[in-house]
Amino acid sequence: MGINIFGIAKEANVSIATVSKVVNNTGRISEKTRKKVLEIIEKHNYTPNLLASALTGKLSYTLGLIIPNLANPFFGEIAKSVEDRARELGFSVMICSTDYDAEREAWYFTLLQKKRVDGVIILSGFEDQHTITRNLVKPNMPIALIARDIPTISINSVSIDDFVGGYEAAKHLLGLGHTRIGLIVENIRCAKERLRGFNQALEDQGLQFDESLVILGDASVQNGKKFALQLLERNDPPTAIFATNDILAIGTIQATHELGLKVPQDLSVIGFDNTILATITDPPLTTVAQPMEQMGRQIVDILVQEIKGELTHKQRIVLLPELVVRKSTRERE
Amino acid sequence: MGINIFGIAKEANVSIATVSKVVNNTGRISEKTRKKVLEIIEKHNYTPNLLASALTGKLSYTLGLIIPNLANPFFGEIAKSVEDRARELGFSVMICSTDYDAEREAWYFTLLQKKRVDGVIILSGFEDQHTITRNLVKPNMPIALIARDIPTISINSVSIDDFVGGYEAAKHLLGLGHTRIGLIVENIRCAKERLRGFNQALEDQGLQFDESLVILGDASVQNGKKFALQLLERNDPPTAIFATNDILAIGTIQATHELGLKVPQDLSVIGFDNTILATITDPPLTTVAQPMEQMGRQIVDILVQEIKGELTHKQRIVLLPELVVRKSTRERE
DNA sequence: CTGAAAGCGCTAACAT
DNA sequence: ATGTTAGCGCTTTCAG
Repeated sequence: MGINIFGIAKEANVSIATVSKVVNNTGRISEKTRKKVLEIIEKHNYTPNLLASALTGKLSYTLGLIIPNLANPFFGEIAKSVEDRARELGFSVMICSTDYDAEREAWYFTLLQKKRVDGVIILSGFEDQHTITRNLVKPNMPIALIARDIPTISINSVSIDDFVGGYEAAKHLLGLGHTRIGLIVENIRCAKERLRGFNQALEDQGLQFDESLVILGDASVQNGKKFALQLLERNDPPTAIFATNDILAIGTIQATHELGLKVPQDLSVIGFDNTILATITDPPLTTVAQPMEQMGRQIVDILVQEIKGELTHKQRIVLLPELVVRKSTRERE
Repeated sequence: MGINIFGIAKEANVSIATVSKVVNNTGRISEKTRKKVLEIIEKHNYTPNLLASALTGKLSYTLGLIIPNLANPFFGEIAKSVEDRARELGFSVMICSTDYDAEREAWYFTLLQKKRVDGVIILSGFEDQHTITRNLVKPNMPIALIARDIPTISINSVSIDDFVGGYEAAKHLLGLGHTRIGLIVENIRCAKERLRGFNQALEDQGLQFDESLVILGDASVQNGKKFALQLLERNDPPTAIFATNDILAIGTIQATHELGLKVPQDLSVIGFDNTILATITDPPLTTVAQPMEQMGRQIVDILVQEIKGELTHKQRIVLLPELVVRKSTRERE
């Protein structure tokens, strides 16, 4: 194919070491030869082979991002902020969609390993932390978790306090006078944390937690709708529903449409994440916001520090979620 | 760090050539030595260095994806389908967000070049086709365009017929009796194509195109709202608005909320793309659908064929968009 | 069926 | 200030 460092060196009448130095701005090179080399490089449109460079022990300057599904706006926003910050720091990001499939995750772990990425950022459900330990921690690959956490292993992470998020959601609803509250809970660890926080708030009010009011399942608008329908068609339907993410909450709103109910008059709905979706539903969705942008930036910063050996201690950063009140919740009538 | 092919070879009492062969399933190896090598590999958790492999002339098995912004659901869905298909074919994808910034695009083009990706998929605005010609076409990098097209150069692409899409949108609105129609047009080539198609439909009905009813700008909900407000606060507001993507259309709907107007009673709104957003607004958005999933799959197929030298001719695939009628449009009153 | 050896394109001492 | 050279880890003829 194209010309390589040798070709450039020959044509410029210098050694490849010299060319390497001008390309990388290292060592001392006279202005004159630098100029000449640059000229030849320009002329041939020479692009240094970063693979070869990485092979000699330098970084590959690429990060892996393990993420369930880019078509979900929450993950899309996370991915965007990760990519943004990575680019600022000179790293590319390889995206790896997993759909929470543990097998696929494992596969990607070893692939990233083979491609010698400098580090990997993981957003997963973590039912099974064995695969990450085995495939990444053991081979000493720098890793960092985003928006999720595994409390039991020592690992960099930035996430939110899901417990508090759930607690806030409950507090809001309770404050509005709701006591029968339905729960639609995604089937992943962090959502269950939100559920726990929620229950704590109930308990703090001396209220009984009604197990029959919680439904677990995968996140999709469809499921949200289906589950909400189940909840609302009971004889004793809840007056409010807390869904552990916006997608599910939107399904819930759609269920009310189908039943001819009005949100928030007939049912209060609260979501989680504060994706763009929350702003465009009608009514706009009250939700618990995750600082996606910030999480993305921070995790990249941490990971890159770790990669460069500038991180003395592993960090676990826990941000606080924030209730965003819009129009989908109101006082119980 | 970890062990390499040499270490494995030594421990297995074979040559590195043999190890290479068992790893890649090439050449002929006795079942016995294969087993032994595999054992050692397993024992040390050896992961072949794909960078080194790529250096010897093999593919790097990674594709670049140039895309404006993953936080936009349209691009998120495209990215998802690209990644899906790429994975199926054994390729990873490196994502490169550009925000339509030509400089950033150019920067990424050369970066991908340096990283020796096997090919790149581009989704861009293409005001300036010079940068792609110079940075990719010239160095002979396999490329393919998705959802966009540059009619003037020979290049692989799968996109939709934007002209037809615009035409369909207009036809729908005209069929409902609307004649004063506002246009909110994103400031990129393909959106202008949609506008052209739109105008053609007007013309075919013998209607006059009113230049003052079209507003150009960047795509964001905010802008959509702002532009719609401009349109609706005129003395002679339109009875329908066509926005060249769902985001803009949603902004339009929000503008009607602000003005106390009802969609579709007071204003018909039609979007473009058919992202998830269109299904969750209230009312659900009538829109022109792009087959995002299919475009993603097909472009990857084509690009990979090209990479493997199996493509005899460049292909330009044009899919037809499809009107999806929901509740945001109705007969003019 | 297996191994020796010549690269692939670049970096980083170590000379000069 | 510049050049020499020994790798980096792997693939691939070509012999044996």
